[in-house]
Amino acid sequence: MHYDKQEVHQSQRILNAAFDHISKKGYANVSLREIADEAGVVLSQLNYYYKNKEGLLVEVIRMTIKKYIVEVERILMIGSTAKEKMNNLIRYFQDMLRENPNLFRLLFDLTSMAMWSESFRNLLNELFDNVAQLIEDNILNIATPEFRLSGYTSHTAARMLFGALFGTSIQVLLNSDEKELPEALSVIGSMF
Amino acid sequence: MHYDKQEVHQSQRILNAAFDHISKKGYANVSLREIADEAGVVLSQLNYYYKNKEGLLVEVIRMTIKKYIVEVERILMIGSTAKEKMNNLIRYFQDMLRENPNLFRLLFDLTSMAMWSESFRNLLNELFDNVAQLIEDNILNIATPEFRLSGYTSHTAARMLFGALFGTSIQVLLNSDEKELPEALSVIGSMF
DNA sequence: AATTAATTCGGACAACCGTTTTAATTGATT
DNA sequence: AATCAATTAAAACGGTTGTCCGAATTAATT
Repeated sequence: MHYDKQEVHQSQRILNAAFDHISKKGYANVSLREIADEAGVVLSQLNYYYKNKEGLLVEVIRMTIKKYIVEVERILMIGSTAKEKMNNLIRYFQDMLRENPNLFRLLFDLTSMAMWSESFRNLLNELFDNVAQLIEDNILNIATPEFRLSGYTSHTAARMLFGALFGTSIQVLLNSDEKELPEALSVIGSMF
Repeated sequence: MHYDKQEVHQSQRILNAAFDHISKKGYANVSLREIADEAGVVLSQLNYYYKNKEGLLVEVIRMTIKKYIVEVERILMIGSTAKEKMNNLIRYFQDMLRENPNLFRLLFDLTSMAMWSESFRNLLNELFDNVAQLIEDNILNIATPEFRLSGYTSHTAARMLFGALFGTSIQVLLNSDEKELPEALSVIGSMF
């Protein structure tokens, strides 16, 4: 393929525009026409490259999830003790919520769609499984035995820890008035 | 007003039908016509009583939130120690997730809409504030001082505890395969 | 009983949506 | 240079949606 124009390929421009708009306004509130306009592309091209609106969203989500998991993996490589790693993860969440909340918005939006659509549910469960597994392997399995949140498997405990991160982040994202709310995430670290 | 028919008032039938359908299929996936049909009412009546689709949803949510908060209040009156009350709250979440998940679905759906609409955001923040406050007053403020999740205000800690309940519940709701996932909620109790 | 107000009903409208179709253009292959 | 496939473009289609309006019916008030 020649690259006569130094521009990005149309399919990629569409993907980027879709991410921008969806993470800013929500999947249900964005039309394919808006995305096409922002991408500088004719409407029918969206169907040409991604068949469906759902197909487009799936691709956006795949891309986002991949980026997200890689970043979490990178974060969890830093530090040595369980407490250290947990605090790094918490700080990563706090930073993202402040500087790049759109990524979180997209994931939360996906969460609500997963409630009503099985294909989205599978996609999201895969993400949840992965992140929880990362927490289990990199944090809980190196924690001192006397910690281990008494009596529960590290698998189950990891689910709860991720849930705490997730549920607290939602509150931070939705309530921009309470300036000290991001501190609630730090409380998770005091479990260790 | 005479009550010629022993039936419920139309406005109430609409509200009930709206709750049923929205909590089953999601707000964005439900049309006013479906709700009108299930309520046994003509379409235009929805606008007559609730003006907008948004107005109808707001009323459904107000009703739901009220019921929800009253129940949480009732739960937190049982038991004496902080640990006991926390475990009761956890068990309440587990029971609801198993037997009446539609209530949770509606709240999660509202959460995603709150991301993109300010009026919904205010509604939801009010709920979050209330529940977190209940946790703070009824659990954290009677916990032994040496607990208190070192160094943080009970207000902040309550936010995190609610976040843990919320975030873990979402996982339970979305992943019906892992039968032991509801156990992850119990892990929260082991903090006390 | 007559008048007024509140409710119920049926239908229509205008706008928007995702998708499809068909044609024009460009690139690659022989 | 000719042929074929891939891409880009433009327009239209069918369907659904929330909202609105005017008339019919019922209830309340005088």
